[in-house]
Amino acid sequence: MDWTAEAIERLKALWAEGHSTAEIGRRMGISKNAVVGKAHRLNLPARPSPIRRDAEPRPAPAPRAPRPIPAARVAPPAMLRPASMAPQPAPVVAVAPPPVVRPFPAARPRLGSRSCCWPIGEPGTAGFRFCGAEPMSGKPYCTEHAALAYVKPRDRREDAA
DNA sequence: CCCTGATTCGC
DNA sequence: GCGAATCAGG
Repeated sequence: MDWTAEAIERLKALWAEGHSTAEIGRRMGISKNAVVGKAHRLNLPARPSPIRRDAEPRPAPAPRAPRPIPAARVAPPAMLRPASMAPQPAPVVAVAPPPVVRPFPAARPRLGSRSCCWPIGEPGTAGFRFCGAEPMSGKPYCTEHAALAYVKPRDRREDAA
């Protein structure tokens, strides 16, 4: 972010108008962290923060996990990487247990996971699965299947029973 | 889990 | 100085 005088003015203006940091970020095309960080440095009047940090100065618990190296997060998947680029086998701390193969591993998305649970195919037969697409917010089905799942009472008369 | 703002700290 | 990561509360 290039904090030109104009950008700073805009930030101050939006801040003064009481927009949330995320909203300001959206309007300015930057992250809310950039907004809050800059506002903080500019000593803009703090907003009512949902957090108290004064109370207990975090006794002991925060060992603050070392941040992962940035490059590690953007490294291409191993499948797409030439063997010659293969990273050194990092010291393995824990070995993942071998995957358990079940008849229908994907049949039941874990409760609490977010994927469309509209059934596809015949239950009990091979190939049966759930849709699994991104569900609508607050609904168990994707937009497509929510349209099928949620029928207005008015519209249900005709085909009911 | 979505949101919020605040702080830290590698860059 | 910057802002992602993190924290912490709703």
